[in-house]
Amino acid sequence: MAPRDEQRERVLARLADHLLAIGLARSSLRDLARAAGVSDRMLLYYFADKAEVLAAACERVASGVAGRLGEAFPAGTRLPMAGLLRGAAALTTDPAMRPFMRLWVEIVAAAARGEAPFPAIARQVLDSFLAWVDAHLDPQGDPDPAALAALVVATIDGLALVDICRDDDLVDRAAARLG
Amino acid sequence: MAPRDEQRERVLARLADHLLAIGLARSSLRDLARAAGVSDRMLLYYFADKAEVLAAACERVASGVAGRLGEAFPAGTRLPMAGLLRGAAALTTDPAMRPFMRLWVEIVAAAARGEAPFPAIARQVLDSFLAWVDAHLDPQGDPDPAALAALVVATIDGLALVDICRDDDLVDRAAARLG
DNA sequence: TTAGGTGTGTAGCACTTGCTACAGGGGGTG
DNA sequence: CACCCCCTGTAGCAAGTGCTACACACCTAA
Repeated sequence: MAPRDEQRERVLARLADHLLAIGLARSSLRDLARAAGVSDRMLLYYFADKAEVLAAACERVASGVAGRLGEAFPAGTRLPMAGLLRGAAALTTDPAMRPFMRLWVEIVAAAARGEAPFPAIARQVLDSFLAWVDAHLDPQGDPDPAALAALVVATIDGLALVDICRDDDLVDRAAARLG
Repeated sequence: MAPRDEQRERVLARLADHLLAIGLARSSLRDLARAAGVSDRMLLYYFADKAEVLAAACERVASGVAGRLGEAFPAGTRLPMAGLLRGAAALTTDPAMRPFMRLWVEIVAAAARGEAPFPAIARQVLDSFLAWVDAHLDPQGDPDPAALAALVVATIDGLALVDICRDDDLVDRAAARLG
């Protein structure tokens, strides 16, 4: 790997942490550069522009989460919808996942207003969620497993959204009613 | 009403339309002023600062949507969860509601990073949703109707979130599997 | 008539934003 | 040695940000 790419990799790990902690909107190029331990001038040497920085960092965050999801649920086993919902809800309402869910909502919000490159990023992250659910969901004869998976993902994301607005235990009680 | 408050009212209606069309992040004070047909100097005469402008405009948007929800479902009738989910999903995936759902996600994203005054706004809008669902939901003996309502709201919001990321009919197919 | 409060336009300040021009260090190759 | 290209720091630009100082017209009350 070229040294430039090595530095990109090193920087990306730090950027991912920073995005999870701070979020998209509060991250200027100078902030990102400071978090990555380089100058803003250098960030724009490793990446073409700010959009590419954010895209790469978001991708990095998403692949980290995908990896954690993969570990949490053993491959090959399939659950019916109710069970998968409960399991996934337990994962995503875990405090450790909260920074990611916040970032995820922010990505979707940016995608909603068409701000490049977020529509593509949001689509990609969502599809990776859908694929994960699809691989662990026993559709039990449903003729449209993809739609069923979408419903699971929507429910999980919706719980995360409500969780952002309320700091009491309402979401936990709602999750207990799944299935 | 003082003339200053009259002007505030006139301006708010235009600001609400602008927010629905453009969104929060792309709205600078000068943009908002232009949309309202006044100077930025005057906006800060009617309102204390930008946060108050946005708070008032968001509140206006939300009360408009609350009104539409109230019209769509007759007061006094209660549906079991499955039926209410289907009805609410039909409402919120309606193209006419899409601008609001996008703005809603943006509000939650701002709330997620703690940016005043959005945590309070998000909480307030969510609670009005919860109250609406609570008033139309037949809990059928569930010991925690509020949690059930939260699950309904979460599912609806989650579908809207997925809808932002995909432009195909996946969400419609998922909504068809509700209940 | 004068004093004072109300409403409004002009101009601009201090700051942040993404991005770039320029110069120079440092190491490999002829 | 000389050359050149990869890397990196300094400085700064043009645009946009929220917000404010100031002046001025207008109306009302003493």
